[in-house]
Amino acid sequence: MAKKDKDFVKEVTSREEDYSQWYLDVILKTEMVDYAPVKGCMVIRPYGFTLWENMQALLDKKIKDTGHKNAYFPLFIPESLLQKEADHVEGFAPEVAWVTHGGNEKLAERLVVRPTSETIICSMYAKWIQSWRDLPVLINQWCNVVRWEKTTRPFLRTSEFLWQEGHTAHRTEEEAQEETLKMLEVYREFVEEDLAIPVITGLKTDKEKFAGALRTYTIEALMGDGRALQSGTSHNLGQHFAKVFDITFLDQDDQLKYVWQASWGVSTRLIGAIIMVHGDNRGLKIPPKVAPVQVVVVPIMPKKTREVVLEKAEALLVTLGEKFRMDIDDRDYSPGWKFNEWEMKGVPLRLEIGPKDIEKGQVVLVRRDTGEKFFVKEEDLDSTIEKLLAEIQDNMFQMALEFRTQNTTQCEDYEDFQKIIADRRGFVRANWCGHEQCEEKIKEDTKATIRCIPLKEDKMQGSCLCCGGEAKETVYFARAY
RNA sequence: CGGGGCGUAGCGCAGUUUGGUAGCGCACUUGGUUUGGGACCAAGGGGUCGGGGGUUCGAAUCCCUUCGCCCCGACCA
Repeated sequence: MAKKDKDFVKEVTSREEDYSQWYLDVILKTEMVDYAPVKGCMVIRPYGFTLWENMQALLDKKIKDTGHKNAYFPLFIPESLLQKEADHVEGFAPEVAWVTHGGNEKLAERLVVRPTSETIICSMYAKWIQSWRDLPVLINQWCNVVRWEKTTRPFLRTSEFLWQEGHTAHRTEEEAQEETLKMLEVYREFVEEDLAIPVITGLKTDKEKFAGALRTYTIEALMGDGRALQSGTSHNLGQHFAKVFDITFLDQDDQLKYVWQASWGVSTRLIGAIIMVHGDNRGLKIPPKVAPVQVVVVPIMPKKTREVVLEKAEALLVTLGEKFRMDIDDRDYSPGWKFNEWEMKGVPLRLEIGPKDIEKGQVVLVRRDTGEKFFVKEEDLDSTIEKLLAEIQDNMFQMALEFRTQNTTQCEDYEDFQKIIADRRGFVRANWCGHEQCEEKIKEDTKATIRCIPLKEDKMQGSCLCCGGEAKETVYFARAY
C-alpha cells in the first residue's frame, strides 16, 4: 500500500519518512494555506477558508441554539485593562503584540492587540450588568487574536489565528459551572460528529489551566503521529475577573454580588486536527459534513463525445448541486491527473462520468476513505450520494477512534511509561498523586504532559506513576503540540 | 532566545570548493495529437542569484554586514 501511495502522489512526502514535512507539503500543495510575509502568519486560501466557513456555520448554529448571541469587541485593549487580573497578565504578557504609536505620535497609553478578550469584555460587562434580571449574559464573538509565539506552525500555532470566544456571566457558581460543561459538550459533539475526530473530555491540571481561570476543561485529540492536540477549551473563571473588573449585580435578596463567569473557545487549530487525524500519504481526507467540495465531478471527455459528456455532467451538477456541495473539473488535464489532485485535496466522493456511462445510464462513484468504486444508476444517484457521504463521515470517525484506541495504553511502571512515550507515543493512562512536582518531573524526563483528568472515567488501581505515592487521579499523558 | 539548515525563474534544485556570457526538471504560454489512475510532439516566455557594502579587469561564486524562512530545542491558555 505504501508503495502504491507513492506512485500516486509524488507531491507529498510520506508520513513515515517525515511527518512534519508531510503536514507542510499537504497544506501547501492542496492550497489550504500559504506562508505570509510576516513570520508566523499564514494566508488561509479559499480552499482552506471554505472549510473554516463550513465549520463556523455548524458550530455557530450550536452556539446560538444554546442561547448565545454574537457580538464584536475591539481588537485593541488598553494596557491598564490587561494588567488588572494578575495571573492573566502574567500568562499573556510574554506573547502580546503592542501598539505604541498612532501615526507618528506616541500613544499616551499603550494598546495590546488582543490575545483573548476577557479583559475588554469584562470591562463592558461591568457597565451592562446591574441586576439579577440582567443575567445571564451569553455572548460569543468570532474574531482574530494575536499571540507572539516563538515557534509557529500553520494552523497549530500561528501568531495570528481565527477563533470564536464565548464569554458569559451568571448569577450563581452552579450556573457558571453548568455553562462551562455545557459548552465543553457542545465542542465534543461538534468535533466528534462534524469533524469525525474522537476526543477525550477532561479537566486541565492547575499547571496547564488558563491564566486567570478557576478550572479549565479541554477536549484532547490524538494526531496521526501520536501527539496530542488540545482542540478546544472551556473555562470556569469563577469570580476572578468579576472582582477585578467590578462586575456586580443586586440579587433578589438585596445583596450586591459578583457575577460568576465562563469563557470558551475553539480556533483554526481544529483545521490542523482534521489534517493530522484523517490525512494519509495521498493527502487530505476531509469529513463530508465540512468538506468544501463533497462531490467532485470528473468528466471523461474523448474529443468525439466531449460535448455530450460535458453537457450531461453539467446537468448533474445542476440537479445534485442543490443538495450537495459539488464542483466540476473540466480543465484540460488527463483524468488520472485530476483523480490524484482531488484525492490530495481530500474530497470525499469522486463522480466519474464518461461516454460508456452515458450509454448505460450510470456514473462511477469512488470513495476517498476506502477507495471503493460504485457503478450507480442515474435515478439512484441522489440517494446513493447521500448514503455514501453519511457512511464516509461515520467510517472516518471509526477509523480515527480505532487509531486512538490502538495508541492508548495503560501504564503503572515509570520505566515502561518512558519507553512508550519515546517509542510509540499516543495517549498513556496512568495514575498521578496530584502534586505538581511529579507533573514537572515527568515532563522533564519525557516531554509528556498531563493532557487532562478525564471526566466520566473509572480510576485505575495502583499508585502514582512517578513518586509511588497515593494516587489521586487517573490521567492521560501525551506529548502535545 | 540557543543549535542546525536554507535563500539562484511560480515550485524543486544544480552551479559556489577552483571568480570568466545563469542552467536543469516540473509548472506556465501557443499550436497540434490525446483523455476511464499524474499523456505526447513542437515552438516559446520568464532571473535586480534575499538586501547592502567591499575585494577584483570581472562576483551567484571570495570577504564583511544585514534581512528572512524552515527544522530541533527552551518558552508558551
